[in-house]
Amino acid sequence: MSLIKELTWRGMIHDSMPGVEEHLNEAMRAGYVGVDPTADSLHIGHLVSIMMLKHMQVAGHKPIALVGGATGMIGDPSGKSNERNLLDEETLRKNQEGIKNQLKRFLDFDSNEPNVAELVNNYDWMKSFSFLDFIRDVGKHITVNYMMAKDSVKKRLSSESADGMSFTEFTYQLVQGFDFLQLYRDKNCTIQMGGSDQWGNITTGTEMIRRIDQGKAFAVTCPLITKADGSKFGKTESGNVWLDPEKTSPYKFYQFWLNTSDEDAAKYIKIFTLLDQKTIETLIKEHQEEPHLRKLQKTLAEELTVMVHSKEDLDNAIIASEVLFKKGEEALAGLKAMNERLILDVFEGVPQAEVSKSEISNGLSIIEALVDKGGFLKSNGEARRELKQNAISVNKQKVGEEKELNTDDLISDKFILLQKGKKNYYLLNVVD
RNA sequence: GGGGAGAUACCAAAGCGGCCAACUGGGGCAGACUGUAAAUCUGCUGUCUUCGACUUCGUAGGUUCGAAUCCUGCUCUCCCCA
Repeated sequence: MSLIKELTWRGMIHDSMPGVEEHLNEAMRAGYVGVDPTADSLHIGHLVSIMMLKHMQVAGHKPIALVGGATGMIGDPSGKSNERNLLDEETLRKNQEGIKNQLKRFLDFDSNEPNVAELVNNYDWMKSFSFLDFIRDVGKHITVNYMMAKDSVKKRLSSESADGMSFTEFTYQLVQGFDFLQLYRDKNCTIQMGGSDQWGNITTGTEMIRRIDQGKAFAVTCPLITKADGSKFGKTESGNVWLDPEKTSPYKFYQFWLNTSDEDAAKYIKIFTLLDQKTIETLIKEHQEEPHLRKLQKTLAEELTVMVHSKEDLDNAIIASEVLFKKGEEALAGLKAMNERLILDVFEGVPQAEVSKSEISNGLSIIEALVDKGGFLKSNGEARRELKQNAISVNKQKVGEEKELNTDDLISDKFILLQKGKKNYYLLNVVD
């Protein structure tokens, strides 16, 4: 199946220039997407771009990831808001390294195949480009009229925008356009891909290639990822979902995908996994018949966790999920199977408190543990109330007011897991 | 500057001498149901040594056997007229 057809059934094409398909069928082509090096890790908002590159490589074409060191310093006006922070070069290099390491999980950067992936940084060719040279060699060929016609610019010039747009931002499309020209010349790169908000910037590039080098290049954009409920994709209460396990634990990563709504899951599974059309269609059908099994979400979460992290991380995430969301014996068994590191990982961010081992071995009343020792609940009255309402669990087992903690309740010889209701966890850390 | 209204728990809003720890709605928390969803239903939502006691209704006093409720000073908010 051709690349364009592949991307089309996956719902990953928002717009494309006529003739791309033939162009791609003729020979091996090189295509690129830009990535902002604003952090030393990618987050799941970048995944669509990565998947587009991945599909390129799978289809036998050459993917190029362009780290926007230079463009990241300017800020894209088609984004919403304000001017962007300027990054210094040291941070830039560090971020670039982090990003490359993550891209390696998806793309082949090391083989001897002709379509091996490459990583470039536009800072490398922009940094020594003098202003004078730039306006003469690049600026000369693009009219301001052309630049002003872009939606991204128009929007910023209109009265809705309070801040106006700086000249720096205005030139953004020239810089991004020049990247394309540079890659066209240097690596015979003829395709640029990106989110649909990038269409204007990309076409400035194809325009430059046409006017300056009389070349032919193409733009392909994918729809911006949305969520059925209208909230922003890729964010949780605690912020971005990162690919870096230090920033977002594999468990949380797994959970993020598992919690996808039915509607979104069908869409996402096409975009974010490499499963073939038949498999996905079967899954969607099964899901419609038995939605409560949530096969789509499970498959989505599993595929992505393995792809971004590892099989082992997935297994741990599943164990952890069982502990947190199953009841009774099953959960207890899972809890016992968790090692110290996994426990700390899963319960990262839940309130913790320390108690001495002697207090536990002497027997500690549940009320005292919740209020005086743990400080998890405000008052004894509240603790009593919750206990009466059957809301308190110790190690996933519901307990009553008469419960006393003792050494039998220790997990990994170190923890006691207290819980109010389904979602509120408290970890008692037992120290000598 | 003159006149009027008001200040109640997380928010909104009842109560106007004892039956008020304070109606009701929202929010929050929990329980049931469920798909770690949505909806729905139920309970809880001042503190404590919890079948009882204690401290709360802007703030400080006063009247009274008894005050969120009546009186006085103070602080703040809103409205109307200049």
